[in-house]
This record gives sequence, structure tokens and C-alpha cells, in this order.
Amino acid sequence: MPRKIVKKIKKAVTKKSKSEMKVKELEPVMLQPPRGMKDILPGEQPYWEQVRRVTERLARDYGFSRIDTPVVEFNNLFNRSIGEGTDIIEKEMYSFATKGGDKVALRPEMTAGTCRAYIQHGLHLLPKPVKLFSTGPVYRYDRPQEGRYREFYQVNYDAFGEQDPVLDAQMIQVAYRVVQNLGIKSIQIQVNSIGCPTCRKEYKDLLVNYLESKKNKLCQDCKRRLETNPLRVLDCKEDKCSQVAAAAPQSVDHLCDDCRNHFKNLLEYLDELDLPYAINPQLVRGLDYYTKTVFEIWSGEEGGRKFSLGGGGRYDGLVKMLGGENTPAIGFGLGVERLILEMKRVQAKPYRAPKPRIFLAQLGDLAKKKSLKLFSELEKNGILVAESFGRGSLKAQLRVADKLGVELTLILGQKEALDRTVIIKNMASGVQEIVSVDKLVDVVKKKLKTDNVVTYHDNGNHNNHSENK
RNA sequence: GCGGCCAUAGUUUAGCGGUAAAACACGAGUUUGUGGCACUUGGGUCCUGGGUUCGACUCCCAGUGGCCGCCCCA
Repeated sequence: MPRKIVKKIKKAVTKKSKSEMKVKELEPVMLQPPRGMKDILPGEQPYWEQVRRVTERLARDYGFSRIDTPVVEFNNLFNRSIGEGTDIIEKEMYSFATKGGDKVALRPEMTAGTCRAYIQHGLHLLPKPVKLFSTGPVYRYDRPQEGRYREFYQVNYDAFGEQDPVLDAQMIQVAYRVVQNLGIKSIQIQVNSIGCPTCRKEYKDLLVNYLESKKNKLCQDCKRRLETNPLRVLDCKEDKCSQVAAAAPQSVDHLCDDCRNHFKNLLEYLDELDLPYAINPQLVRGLDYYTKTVFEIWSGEEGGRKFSLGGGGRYDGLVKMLGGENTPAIGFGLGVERLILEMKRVQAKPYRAPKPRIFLAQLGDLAKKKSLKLFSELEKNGILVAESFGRGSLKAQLRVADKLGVELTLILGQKEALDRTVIIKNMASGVQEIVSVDKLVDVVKKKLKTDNVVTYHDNGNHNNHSENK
């Protein structure tokens, strides 16, 4: 059919469907997700798979059991744990009411849900420390930018029921190992202690006093923070504020005996582990439930731009605050997107899935039917096969096989289907041989094992397209 | 929440006030059952909605989205 006519028809069809849509007043579907959300496409998956493998492996090795909690929880679980005055609660929560009138929210972090489950199901009866690992999406209504999304993924490690700082050190070690095992270089660990409620209160008063005296030198935000969350002033990046902060009394200098010892012991353990940490008195963290140890994992060269990959700390008061028994606990989260961003930056290796080394081509109706079954036969025997059953011509199928870079192509045509045979073609040499279907699995296995199979990649005449994908 | 830059095919980009182009990718094909090259060919509401104009992908405004910085954090 002439192209012009085809176009005319297409136009007519489009016009018709458009006017139909107007009659029904249907809005066109938005072909993109809401702001700050994105698809994780097949091409990205090797990185995600690598993160999954490394994080799950370390979780297992360090004795963490996996737990999955709902993405949606009651609002007040987060309000109570994270703290009303924090940015997360004040302006970043995805909260909404259900049809039944429940006030719920998409989780902005994972620890709250994990604690809730820990209390609800009496997990404290398990041998201590109870170590839990979880991973999944979390949500914060923030302005998207590099490495920051409204839906993002975290891996989270929490441990309940142990107050010894040896556990703090081990948790930091796990965080470090995750990042290291992903191939990310130049990792910095920032640690600080913000004390227990008792010494924190004393310190807070001291800090507020100091800041009040310098109030006119602070930025607008910090003047507000002075009322709502004075510790956050220490984190402010404004020049004038950080000057004030630098001379401010530091929490580490005002810890009670217990907290000071805890911190001192932690540092000794970290030294023992040879972890590259730095004490950062400005480090505060954005969640209210932290006590004593807080830490962050940064990537970036010394003196260069720092990038937070994750962080965490102790939350000895949280379980009790949520209605459970008094339980010391510590945990941390890492941002998966950020880990991946950093992996790419340093050209760390993603996971390489095993690729099929043979292709199954078919020709004709009978052969197509037979090859469908043959495929599953090979799969059952652990042989990874590529195919393109929908394609008719052998030429097109071989083109695909070539592009995939397989070593062998099995050809099943009308003749072979009747003879119960299959042609095995070596893609590098082009040499073909005919094998009975019954012996096929063994022959293929043997051929794939043999080292002298000239692989497609070794053949200089061929351009390999798939290598750089 | 504030500021800057941007929006054309799956991807990366050209382009002009007169109804769109390249490269790569993808599909079909180049006669009888055989891959790399080459050739032919197919595919676009030029982000959405208004405005200016005889006419807008092009100019103006708004919206939406993306990227970057601030804030904060993962």
C-alpha cells in the first residue's frame, strides 16, 4: 500500500480517536511518574543486583535476619520517633488519610517500622542482640536533585538489646564493609556522641545560652532553629553560622561519665578495627531519637566534595518511647541510589549476570512447536538458551544470535524436526554438525565445557556489540 | 521553601516564523534453510495549555517535568 495512503488512514484514525476521547472527556495518561520518582530500567539493574548481593551477604555474615515491614504506617509512629520538630516530619512526609479515616504516611525511613514490629511481635524474646536487616523504598517529599529522589531505596541494619559499645563499632564496621565491598574508594567515617537524655539536656541548655549570645550573627533559619532544634545550628552550612558553631561548646566535652566512657571505648574499638574515622563534633543527624553514638559514611577525596552515603546511630530510648521495654539499640541506613552513583563515579563493577552461550533457532511450523519444548528441556538441564521464536527467517535469527555473542547456535528446521535431529553451529568457525535430539543435552554440555571451543569474542573478524552494554 | 539552566524519534543531538533532520539503537526486507559489512524501508501530538501571527517546533506567558546550586538529608 502506498505510504501516502497509509499516512492518511493513520491520521484519520488518530483524529477519530481524539474526538472520541473528547466526547468521553478522558484526560491523557501522564507518561511519566510523579516528580522525584523514577523507573529502574533493565540497564541499571546490574548495579542494583550488586548492591543487593553485597548488602545481603554482609547481613547474613554478621548475623542479621531479614525483616520486611509495610511501606505505610500510622502517622504518629513517625511523629513520635523521628520528632515533631524535624524537617522530615514538618515538611517531607507523605501523609494522607485512608478511606476509613486512619491517618497514615509512607515511611520516610525504616527504623520506626522495624521498632514497631520488634515490639509488636515480641522479638525481644530472641537471643540478644536481635539483628534485623531490611531494604526497600522510603519516601520524602523533598526537592529532587543529584542523588536525591522522593522515592528512594535504603538498606537498613538494626540491632536491639545490646548497650556495649563493641556493637557500635561492629555496626560501623558493617557500614564500612558494605561500601568497601561495592568497590567505592575513599570512604570517610564521621563519628560523634550526642550523649544520653540527661547530659544532652545539660548540653542543650549550655548551647542555647551560647547561641543566644551570638544570635545576631546567625542566619534566619538558624534563628528559628534556636527555638525548635538548636542542635541543628551546628550543621548549618552558612559561613557566619559555621563560624559561630566552630566556637560553640561541643557535646563531646559535656558528656556524663557513662556516655564519655561509651564513646571512649567505641573509639578504641574503631582503632582496633583500623577504620578510617574522624571525630566530627558538628555531626548531629536529623532525627530526634538518637542517643550517644551517631555516625555518617561519606565518600569523596580528602578536601574534595563530600557526599553522604548513609548514617545512623544509637537510639537507646526509642523502643521504650514507642511503648516497648527499655531496650538499647543501634542502627544505620544507606541510600542505594547514592551507593550506585558513587559506584559509577569510581567505575566499580556492577554484577554481571551469566549470559546465554547458545541460541536456539527454528524454521517452519513443526520446528517451532518442537523448539518450544526443546528450550524447556535445555533449561531444565541448567543450560541457558537465548531464542527469538517470533522471528520467521533463519537469517534474522542468526543476526540476533550473533549480536548476543553466543558460541553455539542450534538450528531446528523442518527436516531436523522430522529426523529428530538438531544442527549445532559453531558461531566462530561456522562449522556445523548434526546431532540426535536425544544426545543434544550431553553434547551441548560437553561442548560448552571444552576449552577449545573458539568463543565468538576471540574471533578477530567479528565486532562484538554487546560487550559495552 | 528559594535561585539558575533546560525540554525535538528509544538515545544523543541539529534545525528554521511556512506542517521536521542526522547518528546510533530498534523492526521489516535485499527471492529458494545460515550471522558480522553494505543497501532499501518503517516509526515523531517537535513536553502541555494559552497568546502574537495569514501561518508557531521556532517568538511571548503560564503550567508540568528534568538537571544543578542553597536548605536538608539517603
